[in-house]
Amino acid sequence: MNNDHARIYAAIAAIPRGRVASYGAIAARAGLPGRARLVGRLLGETPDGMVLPWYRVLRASGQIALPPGSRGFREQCRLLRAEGIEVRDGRVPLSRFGLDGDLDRALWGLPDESP
DNA sequence: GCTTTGACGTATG
DNA sequence: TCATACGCCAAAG
Repeated sequence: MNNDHARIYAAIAAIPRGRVASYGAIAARAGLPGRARLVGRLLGETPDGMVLPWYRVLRASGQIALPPGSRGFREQCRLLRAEGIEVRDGRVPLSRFGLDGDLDRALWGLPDESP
């Protein structure tokens, strides 16, 4: 477990309940812009015992990244809906549940990264 | 070492 | 909305 991984896990864990974030947003929040794939790969490697709201991570389009119909796909739909997030055709309307822009900063609390 | 393979993203048409 | 192209880079073989 290196530092990048730790920051990514932290970013995922920071997604508020009832909201979702994209892989790219997670990577950026972890200080790794442009490395969305790393986030995806990490989730794929995440052990079963790991407690993380992995299901709150979606593609930038709002689509669930897992293969439709797969076990994980159904599980993700179930967990998302359990939080009141609307899932239709394997997709979530980011316009209402996504973290972006001001809401992003408000919820994740990063005014301007003042060093 | 080199190549392939992704739970991805942005740009373009 | 769909397709294609390109960028990204850690593992697996």
